Amino acid sequence: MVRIKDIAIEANVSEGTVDRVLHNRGGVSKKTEEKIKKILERRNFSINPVASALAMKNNHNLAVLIPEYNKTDSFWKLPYLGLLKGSEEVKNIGVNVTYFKFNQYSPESYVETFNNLIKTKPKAVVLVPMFIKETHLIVRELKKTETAYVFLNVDIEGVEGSVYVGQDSYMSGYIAGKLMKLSLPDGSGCGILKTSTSTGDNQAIAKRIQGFKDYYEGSPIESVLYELKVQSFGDRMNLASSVHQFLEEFPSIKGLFVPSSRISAVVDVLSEEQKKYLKLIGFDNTPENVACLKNNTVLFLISQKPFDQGYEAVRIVSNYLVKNKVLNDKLYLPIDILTKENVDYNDATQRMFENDLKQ
Amino acid sequence: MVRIKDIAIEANVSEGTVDRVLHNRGGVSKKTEEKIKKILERRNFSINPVASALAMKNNHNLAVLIPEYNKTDSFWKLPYLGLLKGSEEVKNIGVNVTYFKFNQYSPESYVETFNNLIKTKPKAVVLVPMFIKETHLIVRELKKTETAYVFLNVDIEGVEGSVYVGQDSYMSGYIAGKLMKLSLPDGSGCGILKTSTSTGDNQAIAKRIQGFKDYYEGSPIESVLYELKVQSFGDRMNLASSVHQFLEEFPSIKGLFVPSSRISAVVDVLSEEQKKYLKLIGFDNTPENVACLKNNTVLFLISQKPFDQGYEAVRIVSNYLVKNKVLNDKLYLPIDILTKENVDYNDATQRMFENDLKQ
DNA sequence: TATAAAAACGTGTGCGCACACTATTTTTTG
DNA sequence: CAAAAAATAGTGTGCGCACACGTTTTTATA
Repeated sequence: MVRIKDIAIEANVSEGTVDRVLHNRGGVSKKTEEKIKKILERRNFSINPVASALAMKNNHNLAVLIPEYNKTDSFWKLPYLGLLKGSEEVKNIGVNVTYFKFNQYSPESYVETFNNLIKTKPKAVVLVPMFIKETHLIVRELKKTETAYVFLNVDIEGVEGSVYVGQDSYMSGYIAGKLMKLSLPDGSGCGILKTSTSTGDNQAIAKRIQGFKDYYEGSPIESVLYELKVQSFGDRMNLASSVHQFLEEFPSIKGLFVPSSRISAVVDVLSEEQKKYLKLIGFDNTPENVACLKNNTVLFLISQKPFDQGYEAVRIVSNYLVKNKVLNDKLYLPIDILTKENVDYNDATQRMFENDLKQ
Repeated sequence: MVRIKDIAIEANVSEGTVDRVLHNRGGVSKKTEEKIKKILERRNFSINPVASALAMKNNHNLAVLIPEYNKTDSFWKLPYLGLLKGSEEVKNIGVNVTYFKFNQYSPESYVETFNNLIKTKPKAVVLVPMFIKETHLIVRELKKTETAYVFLNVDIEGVEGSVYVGQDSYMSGYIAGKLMKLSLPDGSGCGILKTSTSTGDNQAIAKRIQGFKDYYEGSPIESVLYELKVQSFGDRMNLASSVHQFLEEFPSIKGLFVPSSRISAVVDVLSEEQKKYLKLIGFDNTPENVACLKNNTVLFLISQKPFDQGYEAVRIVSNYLVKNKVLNDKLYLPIDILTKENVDYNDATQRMFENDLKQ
């Protein structure tokens, strides 16, 4: 391992001079600069990143604003775990991550938590922009304080210069459409189950439906789509009667598309007979949904890779802080197609990390 | 950031004592040990890996033994890029990676390159065990010198205590079977195209075929599989005549499964008519194959995630060297289902890295 | 030529930790 | 109870680099 010191000795100068050359600090005569550069080249020198990181006392602080999770509503657990894993890694390069959690149903909680966050004067922020109006206020504040920020999982349109890490919702719906059409015999009908109330201002579900429909319309083979608007996936009785009535009314339906993460609730109200002949496609690798994959009631799940979203978000922001790598405006994560057979492999990373945590 | 010094001050002891507790060096009284441990816990202390790496003068050297690649046969480029990306990251924790490339068609080259490698006395080795017999010799040498090792991409059975990073070939074939059956009308036939000469002693392709067949046999709906053994995917004329004869002989065939990475060669010899009615499923996201996905001639590709394989291999070995994390025996990477629509998203990481390299 | 100003270069300290070495306290033994 | 031995605790140095500051050399100015 060649050190700065070695270069300095060979060039008959001090370490400081080599340092100045390495960092283009100026104050070195043309002649010695050339001499040093040649030696650097010849000895194939590269800065020891470990020592460099230590000396620079990199203490970038990064704040995360994310919905809290609990047993009944565990969606935000996986992004959180991914963020944690990312945080652990970027410690190596001197980045410190702090978490601020808000109630995903309350805009007030969102804003209040952000106010607490901004008091800590972070260098950058990763946030889930659940509410459009409030997010515009927040972004204004972030710009004023020149704090870098990245949207996680939820994208808000019309925010200039914003960076997004998450899924391309439209395309994921489009792919769901392709898989559905592939799985159904020609001429079959297909139902789309949506809910009237959707959390926050998130428009992901609408985009998925749009993608799904667009694939169907663009496809050469004729087939019909039917839509059912259910009140809530939480109300089991109500859901059951709606779905059964829907399926009776349109007996050509051989497939159901559930563009939210609640397809397991739908499975829950189907008869054994219906589970057999219906092809089901849904979203998100929640434990309940994965169970449905495994018992063959659900054919495909499209995964948002929530764990990876958190992980990548922390990493790209850290690389921006530490290495000045540019923040691209969109980082679309892979659109994972999950089946009974591959789901365990595709979840392996996050499972390994969870196991590590327990120890 | 809590430092050892902070802990020492709070516990009213010296840094040396805290150090002894942290590393179980002994020589600390029960009482102070308990006191310090409590404080460590409460302050949520963790060793600063950067400073630690520097102080330990961590110069773990890691050697990689991998086939070389060129324009015509670029498969090994992606694992290599993944290894490079991993190498860059683990620099931060004091791991130095060196590459040794061999000719994938020559066992002699394999062994000779290894001999050069082992002279550098690496602490651990990542290798692609292309040849069974030679690998046994290599493993014996590695065990003798107590060098940790990890198999990349290719798994050799019957090597005790070996660690593998790659795909579960059987399951990937199984999933291909599922997708194929889903895509074909009931009662259609399906062809499997294999080659008689396969590189090295790699049995991945055989396992994929086995998985594919097993799905077909386990599936309730009746359908027939036909196999065609072609001489070589490189010989275009020969391939063309074999395939055409095959398809004429078995007109019920509506789908082709190509368990190697050369499905683009098959597309190349099909007529426009055949491209229309045949459903094609193959392996690996080579540029040629991806092009076939995009022009709708290939329906699905199963990706081995070669880039990720390299990346993960370097990381797990480094974590073993630096943090003493155990090496699990198998690290099966996600089985990615690629379609025209999602392929760009799923390749994004490696593309980003390639762009970074060019700058 | 003397002197100030600017350019070029050298020196020293600290980042947080690992580890060897030295100093102190406690326990054992005759 | 004193001396020796053992257990426990403190101190100091260096890892390779970044950066502030001090020193010497060169160039510009009167």
